[in-house]
Amino acid sequence: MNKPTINPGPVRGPADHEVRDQIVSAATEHFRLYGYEKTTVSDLAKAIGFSKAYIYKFFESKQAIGELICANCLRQIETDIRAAVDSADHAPEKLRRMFKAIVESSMQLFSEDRRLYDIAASAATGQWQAVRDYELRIQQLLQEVLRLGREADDFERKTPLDETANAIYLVMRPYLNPLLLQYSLGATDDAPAQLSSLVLRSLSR
Amino acid sequence: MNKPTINPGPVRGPADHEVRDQIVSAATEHFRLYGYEKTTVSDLAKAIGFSKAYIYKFFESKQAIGELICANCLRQIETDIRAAVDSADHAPEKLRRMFKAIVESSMQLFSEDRRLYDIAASAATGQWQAVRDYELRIQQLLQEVLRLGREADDFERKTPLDETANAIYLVMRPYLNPLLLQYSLGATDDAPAQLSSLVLRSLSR
DNA sequence: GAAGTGACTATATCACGATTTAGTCACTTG
DNA sequence: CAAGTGACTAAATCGTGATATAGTCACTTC
Repeated sequence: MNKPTINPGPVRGPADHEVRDQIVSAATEHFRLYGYEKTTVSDLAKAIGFSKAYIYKFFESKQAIGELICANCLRQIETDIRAAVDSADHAPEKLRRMFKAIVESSMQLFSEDRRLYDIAASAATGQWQAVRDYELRIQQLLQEVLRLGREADDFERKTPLDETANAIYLVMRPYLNPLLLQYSLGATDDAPAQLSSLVLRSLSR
Repeated sequence: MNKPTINPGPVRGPADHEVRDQIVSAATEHFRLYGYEKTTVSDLAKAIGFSKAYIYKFFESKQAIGELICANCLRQIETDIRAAVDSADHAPEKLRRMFKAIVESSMQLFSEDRRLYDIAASAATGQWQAVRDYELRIQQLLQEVLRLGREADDFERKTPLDETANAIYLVMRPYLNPLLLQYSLGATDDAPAQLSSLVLRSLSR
């Protein structure tokens, strides 16, 4: 159904074009209202008043459109997370809030905007590039927080930074990946608090 | 398809009966060879030379048979894990080996015995009692190791024991639950090592 | 050459009748 | 009463032909 994105491929057609934007906003609306699967490319064409064939002048496939919308969603979550991190002064609290924001923001997408969550789920099962990029950026953010904490002498410095980052990332993953999230919650809802405490204990000097 | 087991229910028919055992071993074989879904209750009946109706004198439902087989599988994994824990002298190493055994033993079920894994997956999606029991027993084992480590002065004692246990359990969960496992691996295969190191750091005094 | 499309194909999805399957029950047999 | 079953039903599953959909291409228009 969904192919893993190997080569993101050069954007088809003019990268900056009014019609491209129209497609994107029509897709966002339709995906949000009816879901990714239920929306046909013809629907999108009809919505913007062009033929279906024309859409393929701008996007390689329906999935390519989905990936873009999905990437936007994930970027929104990422923005929330970054805001949460920025809202704290010190690394330990940054980490706590990061964890909390991950769960809350993902859960919001999951529960409030079920239809959009569907895309993210498709993306995750199909290993779309957008998800990999997102996970990578979160990993980098995490590393940044860790570095900050080490510089401020809040965190231990013996363990190699990238090993620490990777391990903590593994702890976070079940709450980041939309597919895993639905299983991860339900277990207990103060998981993020307990886990960030554990992680912080592991970072203490 | 699968109903969450609310009431495990009293065993139907005589609890200790030759035919019950026959059913169980026939089911084990069939599920292993053809999978849970593909095996019909009539198949089992044919295999033991009785009518289908007779099977229902011993089991409430097909799922009840599945749960039993699944419980056996999980108990096997649990045995492996306990063996791994027992093979080490001190709590920290016990914890390391526990983590490793969880992943390895679950993975073995996953890859070697794909058909049986299917049951476990059905069980996990359907929230069968067997899985909940299994998870509970692992949690208890974990708590036991932690208690041991605290007594031997290997682990910190400030954090409440059950909070620590729960948090660590949350870290382990993605590798315990067969459904989560398939997503959790593929990320990196030295996840167990990295995670147990992190956990141990969090336990250090 | 840029903007745009109708008509086409191969594949995926759907609707729906035919078949299986889980599960029950009244009944037989010794 | 214990051991056992054929015949039944409701619900799930399957097979299949009909429909819908993703994606392409030759073509037109300006």
